Amino acid sequence: MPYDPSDFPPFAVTVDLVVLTVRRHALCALTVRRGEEPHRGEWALPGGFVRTDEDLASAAARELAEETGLRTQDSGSHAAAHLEQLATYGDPGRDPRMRVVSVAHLVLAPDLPAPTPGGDAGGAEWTPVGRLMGGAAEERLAFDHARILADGVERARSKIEYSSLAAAFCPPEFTVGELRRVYEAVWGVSLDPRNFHRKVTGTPGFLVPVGGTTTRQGGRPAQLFRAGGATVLNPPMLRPEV
Amino acid sequence: MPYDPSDFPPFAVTVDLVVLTVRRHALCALTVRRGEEPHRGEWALPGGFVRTDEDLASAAARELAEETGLRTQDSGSHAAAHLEQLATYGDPGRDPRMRVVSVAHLVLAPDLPAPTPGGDAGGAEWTPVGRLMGGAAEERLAFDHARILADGVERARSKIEYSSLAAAFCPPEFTVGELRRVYEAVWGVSLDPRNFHRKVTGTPGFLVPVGGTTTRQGGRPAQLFRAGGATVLNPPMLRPEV
DNA sequence: GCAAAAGTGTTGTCTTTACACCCATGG
DNA sequence: CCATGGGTGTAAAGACAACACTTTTGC
Repeated sequence: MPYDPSDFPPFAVTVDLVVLTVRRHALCALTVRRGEEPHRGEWALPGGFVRTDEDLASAAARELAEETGLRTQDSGSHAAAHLEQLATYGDPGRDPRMRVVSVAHLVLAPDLPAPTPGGDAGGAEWTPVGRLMGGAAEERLAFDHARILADGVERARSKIEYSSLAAAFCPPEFTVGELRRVYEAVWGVSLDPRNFHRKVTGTPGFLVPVGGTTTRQGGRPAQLFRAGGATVLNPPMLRPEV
Repeated sequence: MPYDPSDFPPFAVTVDLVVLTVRRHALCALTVRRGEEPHRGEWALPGGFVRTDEDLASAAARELAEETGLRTQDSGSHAAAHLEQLATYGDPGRDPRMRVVSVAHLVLAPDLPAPTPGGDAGGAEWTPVGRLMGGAAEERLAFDHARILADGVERARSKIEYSSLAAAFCPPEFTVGELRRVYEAVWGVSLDPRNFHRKVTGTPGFLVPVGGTTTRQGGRPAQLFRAGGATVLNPPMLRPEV
């Protein structure tokens, strides 16, 4: 069908962020209190409008930095957060004010030593995803953000099966046990520490020993590793049925 | 950052379609000749503007029907094509006319008995993806469509590993050998027919025997199956290295 | 009979699992 | 000493790859 390019229906385009981390053995998502209508006072995912001169990934990285201070590139001692596009949500009526298409992005971040996520958006908080997705109406997210969050969590859960992405939840240097606790928190299961150790250390390029040891978990000192170049885990880590 | 909702930068939103099928042992994509500038006369992916009152999946299904006649719901004797969102492309400058955000969708369709894909968009054709992605400048796609196609092909290749999606390339009733030839075409490998047979028939819920047999491939008659309810294949089908 | 494709059996190898067991530290 | 977590050994069960072999059709 021929069209007049000057006659296209105008849309607003936003980026929404599903920012996940593992804190105290629980998978948590970053949420903000909405300061205006609609849904004033409710929890929502951070996000904002895409500017005319930036691409989608840049808009997501900018919003992430503005609201949390997290970077997607290594900056000094901080590990880089992982950012990837998740999916796009564009139902008419998902925002009552206008036609909005939102390109959701998924961010996996290490637990911050200084955990205050509040950037300029005041009330940002880490909330365990079990509470947000569990059902208490109290903590339901605004707009279609519960759906977006669920899609992001499912993506994270399935992607750590066959990639080294779980390391994005860890500090730059981490132990095998810390990595295992990430898997346990994200999947909500217990894994055998012995078999897990063999699996991750036995996959070439997955973990690179960095030399030192640490005892920050108690017990016998554990070797420190950083993530290796291998991004694909084959055969994959098997997610237990239960 | 507070904003004035009436002051958002306007975008055009389109859907682009990566429509894949398997014809004569080759993975093929649907391409159309552009009838206008820019890139007039070059190959491109089918697509079009999202209307103000439809959601993204509906827009993709509408464009698909307009350009190919394919349906995403079963209609009589035709198998339904599979449609899913792929990714969103929004670099400034990807379309020189204006700021366009394109939500690409992936469609997996059976090889049509009446293969004329031409809907109202005249020049639609099936082209082997090897030719489109191989490199001959002759057959390069317009805009960033080569990138979108590559992403769609990679999604299809990886998704048939762990899901029953390969059946979307087959007619409603098919044999194990036909399903195997789909895997071989999509992955570009040869698979052992005996082990393949055991794998797919041994996974509960993956294939449902439908009773009859066919001899359309020559040789001993083969049992007919349709896709079972199981959408997840665990353990996955292993894609050979070579 | 012969070619072609479907389907079954078998065997060696690799992976996963479950669990016994030892190691190195803090308190 | 003991609790805590780190790490190695080992054997049974399962999955996969390779391939010999039988079955059922069309010609």
